[in-house]
Amino acid sequence: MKKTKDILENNGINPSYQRLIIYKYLKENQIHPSIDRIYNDLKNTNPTLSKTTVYNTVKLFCEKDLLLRLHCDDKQMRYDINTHDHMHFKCTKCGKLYDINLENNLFDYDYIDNHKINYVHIGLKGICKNCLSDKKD
Amino acid sequence: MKKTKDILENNGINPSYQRLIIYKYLKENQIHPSIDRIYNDLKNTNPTLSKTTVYNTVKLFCEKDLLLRLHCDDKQMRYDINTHDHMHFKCTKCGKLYDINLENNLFDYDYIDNHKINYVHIGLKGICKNCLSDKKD
DNA sequence: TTGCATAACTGTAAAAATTACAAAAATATT
DNA sequence: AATATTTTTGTAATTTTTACAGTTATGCAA
Repeated sequence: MKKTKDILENNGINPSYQRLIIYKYLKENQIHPSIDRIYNDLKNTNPTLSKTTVYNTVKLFCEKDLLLRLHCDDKQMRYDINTHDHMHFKCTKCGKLYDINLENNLFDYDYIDNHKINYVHIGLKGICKNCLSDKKD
Repeated sequence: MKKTKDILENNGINPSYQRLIIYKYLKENQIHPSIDRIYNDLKNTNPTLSKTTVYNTVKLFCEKDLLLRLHCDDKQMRYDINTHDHMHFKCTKCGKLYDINLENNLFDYDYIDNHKINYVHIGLKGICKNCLSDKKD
């Protein structure tokens, strides 16, 4: 288990107290949280934390490729610390967001139409298994 | 060539003047425009058009599946009238958004992990061919 | 045609998310 | 210890989107 401090330092990030607790929160709560969610969950134990710091820190993590920006269909941006290849499934009924593993390398193109491909995101939408089993309508 | 009026009516939309010009604009300008772009381009010829009407109309088209909401990495939502299966490629250098055709049916799963799949979006990022050929740095 | 009911449009105001910024606090350096 | 640099904080400003209420347009019956 790598130390959070080392992870940040290896990625060129000065491991301040706020950066450490935010990174740890993201690792321990892989729920694709929004800024607001991160802020509200952390301010209980860290009353002096500022929402601007959360914005700044999350932006920094994204720039260093430690964190991924996730567009749900919500208004708020959400963030994903899971760095393994995976897809996202959003239930259009209950709104829950699921991680789906990418077994086979569906996408290992280096180039498509002469564009260099660096990153692929696959987003799925539909009705999740829980909503399907609720045969209430 | 189908008449815009018929397309709207066939989808249960009352073809008002504003809805017609907005639909025609989207068909003739497949540039994934934002609300702002649509509004600004149309208000030249339609000075009384309200931005709220653009919001309302675009929302209606999306609900009727005539139009797709597209999350770029910009702040503004963008909209896509191209209803054929295709992917999107965003150049992280110049910011341009390209349509990429989906030749093979990469994704024809009905269910994954017992979730019913209704819609798939594949988003690619990288450096586009134009930026690649600009060997200026 | 006239009057009435419904639908659509408009513009302003409000809400929500994000960014800018400057002062304060913490940390590092000389 | 004094100074310089980095980080954090809180407020204000900006931006996008939504709510809403009044106005205008449209459809329909008498």
